Amino acid sequence: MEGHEKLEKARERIIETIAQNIHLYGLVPSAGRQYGMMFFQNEPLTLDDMTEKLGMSKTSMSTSVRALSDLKLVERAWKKGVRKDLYKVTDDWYQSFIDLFSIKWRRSVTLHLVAIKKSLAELEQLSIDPTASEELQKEVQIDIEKLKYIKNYYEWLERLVDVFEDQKIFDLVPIMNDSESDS
Amino acid sequence: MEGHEKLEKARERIIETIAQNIHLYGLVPSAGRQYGMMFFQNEPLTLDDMTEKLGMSKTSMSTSVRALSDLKLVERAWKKGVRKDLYKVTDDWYQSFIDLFSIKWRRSVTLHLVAIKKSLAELEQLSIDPTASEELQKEVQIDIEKLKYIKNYYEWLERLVDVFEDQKIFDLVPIMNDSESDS
DNA sequence: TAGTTTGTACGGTTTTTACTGTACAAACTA
DNA sequence: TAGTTTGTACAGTAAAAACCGTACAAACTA
Repeated sequence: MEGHEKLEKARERIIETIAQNIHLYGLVPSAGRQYGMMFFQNEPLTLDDMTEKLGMSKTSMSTSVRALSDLKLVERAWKKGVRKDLYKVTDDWYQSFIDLFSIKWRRSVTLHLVAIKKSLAELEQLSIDPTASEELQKEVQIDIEKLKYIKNYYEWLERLVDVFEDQKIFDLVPIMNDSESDS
Repeated sequence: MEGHEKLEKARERIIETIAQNIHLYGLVPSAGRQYGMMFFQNEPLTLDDMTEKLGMSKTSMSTSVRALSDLKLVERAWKKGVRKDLYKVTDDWYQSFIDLFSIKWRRSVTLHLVAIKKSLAELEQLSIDPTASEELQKEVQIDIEKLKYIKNYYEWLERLVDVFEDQKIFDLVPIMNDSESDS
């Protein structure tokens, strides 16, 4: 096998692995392939570049690069003399992981807490309603306890997201670089 | 509005929120609805119970309850005299979150590390190949650096998963229960 | 043993999602 | 200003996933 082929194969393996795991970011394999391809390019790419490299329509490139941008996996880049939009992969992968939490999980936490507080208020109202039957009262009380539990849980999750966002997670799990024993 | 209706509505809100956010677990809304419904049941349920409550086929219940089980969001339960399989939601939500990492993210980390090590070995081989052109050598060297970087990243992620799995995360982000000022 | 009950594999259908091509608005160029 | 270029909205199509009903194997019952 020729040298360039070997290089290509080594890259392909990584790209395909990314494609098969990108669902953890809520993205589809083709977006992962796009990301992986960009990762190995040393220059920012235009939508037309991507179309050419991946053999997909420009429209698709546009929508998926937007999805990648929303998760801050790729970002806009500039190069003098180029009028087209340029994109490159965000080079801090630790930050990308954190951004996933900041964006997707915090949103989820917020939605849940809103719903829980609303339902909790309604049930607490109901629990002091004298027209409610004894049996209903009991059910309501059980649900209130359940909602209190998951409220605590989501507040914990919120604090967890905070810990990622303000980088405190690196105190507990520090970044360690290989001791590069280069000659 | 009648009491039972109010209770139902308060539950419905929570269930729907879960359904809309369960994609973070790689599951579809209907599985989330199933989970949410089970959450408010105080008894374990059979597949037939679920079919009735959700108006979906037993086959669907079977497959989605398996998906929920795989993520340890629900677990088997036993009740004397009941021959059918019984399921209930895992009541430790913190543990469920941790299990998500243990199962989905660790798997992803492992797959990535395998691929990276393989490609890295190939590229290192290639980098000492005397038949390779100067230009290729340079490209290979760049890729090696990139792979080393993401190798470090996935090793960090692996340690992060460890920290969740062995509960050390609770040192950094402790569980706090509301001071329950019950009379 | 024969007769039930229960869960799931499998094939087919419906629904959803990914992707494409066209058409156009906005931003550049001359 | 008119003429390009570039990104994306939108509608239609292709592909994938969710869901259902049937059929059957495994486990239980009598």
